[in-house]
Amino acid sequence: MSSVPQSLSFNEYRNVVFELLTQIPRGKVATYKQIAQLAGIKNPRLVGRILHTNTDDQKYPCHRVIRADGSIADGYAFGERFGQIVRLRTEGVEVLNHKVNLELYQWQK
DNA sequence: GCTGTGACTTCGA
DNA sequence: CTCGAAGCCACAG
Repeated sequence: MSSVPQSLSFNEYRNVVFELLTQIPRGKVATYKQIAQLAGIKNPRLVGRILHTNTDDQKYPCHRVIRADGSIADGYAFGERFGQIVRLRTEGVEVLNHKVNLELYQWQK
C-alpha cells in the first residue's frame, strides 16, 4: 500500500468530479480550484475540461461551479452564461455583476 | 513523442 | 477595472 494516488485516468477524475457536484447543496457554489483539490486534481483546468464532458446538467449541476474569484466561467456548454446565472439565483445564490460572494456561498471551504 | 489547446489561476502594468 | 503573460496538467492530432 503505501501511498500511490498516482495519476488517475481522465475517466476516474470525471467520476469523482461529478460525484462532488451532486454533493454540493442547493444555494452553494464551488470553485474549480476547490473541486480540483477535493478530487485530487492538481490543475483546475482539468476540472473545466471534465465539466465540458457533462451531458446532463439536471443530474450534475455544473452551473454551481464557478471561477476562483467568484466570476462565472466561460463556454457554458448548455447555453449562455446568463442561463447559468439565472439558475444560481433561482437556487438562492445572489449574483452581482456576474460575480458571487464566495465568502457567503462557497461550498465547505 | 512533440505541438497545440483549454468551462483555470495568479501576478503585474 | 481591463488586458497580457507565465504556470500548470492532460487530451487530441
